[in-house]
Amino acid sequence: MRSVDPLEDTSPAPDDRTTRARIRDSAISCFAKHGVADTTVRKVAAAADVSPGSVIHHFGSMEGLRLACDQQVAAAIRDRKGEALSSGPQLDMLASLRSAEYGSLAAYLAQVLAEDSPAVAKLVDDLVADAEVYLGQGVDSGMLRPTDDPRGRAAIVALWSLGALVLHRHMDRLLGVDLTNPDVAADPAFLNYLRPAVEVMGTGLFTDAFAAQAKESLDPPGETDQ
Amino acid sequence: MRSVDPLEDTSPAPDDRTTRARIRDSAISCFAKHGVADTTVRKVAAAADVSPGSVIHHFGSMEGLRLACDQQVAAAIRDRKGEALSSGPQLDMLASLRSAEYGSLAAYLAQVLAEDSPAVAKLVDDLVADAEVYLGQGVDSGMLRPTDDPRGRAAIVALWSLGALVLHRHMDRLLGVDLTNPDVAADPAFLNYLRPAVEVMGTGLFTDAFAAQAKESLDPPGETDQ
DNA sequence: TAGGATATTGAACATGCGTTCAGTCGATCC
DNA sequence: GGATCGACTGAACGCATGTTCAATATCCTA
Repeated sequence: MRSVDPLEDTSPAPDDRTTRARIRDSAISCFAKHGVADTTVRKVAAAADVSPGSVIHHFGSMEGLRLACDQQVAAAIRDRKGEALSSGPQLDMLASLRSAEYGSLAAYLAQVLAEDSPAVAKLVDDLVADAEVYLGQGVDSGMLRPTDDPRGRAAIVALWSLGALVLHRHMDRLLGVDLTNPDVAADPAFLNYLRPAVEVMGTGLFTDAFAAQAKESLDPPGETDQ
Repeated sequence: MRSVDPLEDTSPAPDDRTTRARIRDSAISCFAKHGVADTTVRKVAAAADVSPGSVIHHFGSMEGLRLACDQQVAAAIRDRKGEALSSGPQLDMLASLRSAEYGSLAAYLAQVLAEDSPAVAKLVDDLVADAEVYLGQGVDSGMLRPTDDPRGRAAIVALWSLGALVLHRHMDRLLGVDLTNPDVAADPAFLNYLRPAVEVMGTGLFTDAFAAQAKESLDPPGETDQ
């Protein structure tokens, strides 16, 4: 496995990837940097040092290239799934997406998560399913509170975190935290995000009285056996 | 004020908006429906029943049109600010964005919130500032817990909610809740979102012991006067 | 080594985009 | 009535896009 973003690799080691892999990895970086709409076949070709025709030859179309990138990113995340599951709940819920293999992984996700794409939909579904498992492990180990709705909770927590990633520009501007930066965990400013997030995750936002009132308004007594 | 989305207005009442306003409102609906990249001047012109040249005549460029739409949406939200501030904290944090004026408002935001646009940045900054105020009111009224970092908390809560809106497709697929639907509050499935959200906001996710441990790992004793 | 298969190229194509522009029309003013 | 202005049109323009394609290069196998 390469330890830096392929596009930023300046080492003299020969590139042992196939042209196809090189193109695909360059495309991931381009999509991450320019966004989906502004990434053209010519930009990808230039980044991979091939011709536009070669890009189309390998992937059939830009659409095919996008699909291949989605699938590659999903595979990279899947490869780290065991690691996430074995490390249990973390304060930084996006940690497992800061892959050492693709420095652009988080930035790529930030660009594609809101796209209407079956591959991305599957990726998110898998991430939520994984979250449900490791949140369950957290309950078993006494770190997390039990819930009547493990799946709903996992979906909410995962989509909040992923949504924050998609809105990384605003997070950066407001709290000085760049969630697409693979090394954000080493940035002291990261605490600006972690502290309030952990506060909400730790004690909630509502007072006990208001929380009880809110819960009752959603599930009035006598209707608890739905 | 019109009470339905302009594009969906089938009443025979004469349209008293200027052509400029009609075009702008049609554009908001187009951006909401097709996204920013796939909304062309010809689509907007067709929706507004004018020529493409007329669109450009009024707004100078597609970029000018986008800016006008951002500003109009921001104004519509600003108009509802007093209402949000006077109603205090709500279980549904996106309620103030379900404008009766624009059925497409939430869907428009879902499309543009991740765009790199100064107008959108300002809009989000304003929303966070508003959130800080009404969360503060919630603390004063005893509904919400006090915090050492009102601004950080407001940013997190707002960006989580807005992020969930941006990822509305996944939310819909996973929990059957369409957050861009202006009438989602009347949909029984909305509880699928509210229950886990209120649970996390109510009691948090972490157990008391883990929350204390987590807080201490972020702010070790002896370093509390930062 | 020859031949077939595959990879790659750079030019060209077809299409659609945002924008420009000359002309028309209606309203207003002198 | 004529001049001016603003609104609007539809055709055309200049440009960029994704894709196609014929020619060439490279690789692999018998």
